[in-house]
Amino acid sequence: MDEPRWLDEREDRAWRGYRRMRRLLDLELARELTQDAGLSEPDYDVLSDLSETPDQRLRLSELADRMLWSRSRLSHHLARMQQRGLVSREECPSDGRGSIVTLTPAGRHAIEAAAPGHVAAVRRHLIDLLTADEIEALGALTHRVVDHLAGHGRRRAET
Amino acid sequence: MDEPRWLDEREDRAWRGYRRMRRLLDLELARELTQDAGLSEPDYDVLSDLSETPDQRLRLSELADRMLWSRSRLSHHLARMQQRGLVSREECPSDGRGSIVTLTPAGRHAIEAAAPGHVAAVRRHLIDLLTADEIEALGALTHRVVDHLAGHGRRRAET
DNA sequence: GGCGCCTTGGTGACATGTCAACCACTCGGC
DNA sequence: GCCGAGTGGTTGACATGTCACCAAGGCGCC
Repeated sequence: MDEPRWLDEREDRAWRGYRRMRRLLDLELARELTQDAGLSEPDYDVLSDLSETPDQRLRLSELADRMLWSRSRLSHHLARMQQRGLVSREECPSDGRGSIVTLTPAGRHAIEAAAPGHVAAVRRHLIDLLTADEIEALGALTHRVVDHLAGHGRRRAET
Repeated sequence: MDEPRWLDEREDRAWRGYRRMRRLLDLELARELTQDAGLSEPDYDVLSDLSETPDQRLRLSELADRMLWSRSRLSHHLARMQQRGLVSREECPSDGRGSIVTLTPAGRHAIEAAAPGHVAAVRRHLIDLLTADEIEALGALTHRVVDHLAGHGRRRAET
């Protein structure tokens, strides 16, 4: 292998900054979320995705794909959330193998109570610190990377 | 509480893009790293931080602070890495409580073998997809957020 | 010197995520 | 109809991370 192209100073600054931000932002958002709403970030994501769908109900595999979670992870996590009364499972009428997650009233209440504070935290610690141009750039760049990786994953799966 | 300021379309796009990129990038980098070098990302980070210090040796608390890890996590993780012969612990001569992690020859070899491929992956899936302006913007924005959060954490710790 | 009090690192119990194996069901070809 | 391949979801064993607590050593003060 040739001498690798190491990151130059600016690239390194961006890469390290990204990783550090990632970690700190995650810690802080998770901390506020559990403190204010008694939810973990994964909990919030599940409830949020569910509450955004027309019927507050989704096939497990559909939800897993949206969240980029393994089916196994989702199954385990839903079991815990079901235990706490946030979601419930139903049989899928059109496919005997499948099941459907739905938001319980308690789950709906939990996400509605948590959302304003969480969005405010996202603003306070990220969005409101950026200029309009930076928000635009961040949107563009992340979507480009996501498309690249999604295509990459698809190609890898096909072989 | 007043009606919260929800994210507008551009902000939402940036926020969702960021989270999706985060997840996909992480999965892909971790996948390649274990496949090519038999290391997890945390392993790589530990080895990388160690190899960057003058003596390849650090106090545990110093390393934990740099990595933004809890001491407990670091302690557990080092136990596993020590098991595999990648690092070793020594007593700290100047402080009887402390201990010092050092890179073993095997650890040094592992990081040197892994680094070129990992950097190449970071380029392929992120850096090389961005324009110079975007790299600059990403560096600026992440560092601003990191400073904000670091200050925030410090203030919270002081009360 | 001796006494609280802080810091350092380690430990065990527990929460969470991953991986591989499994069962129940669907679907397409015959 | 039914057989074999594939899919959806669950499960258990294990890896990893978190949290609360502990033991030992330093540090300042009297």
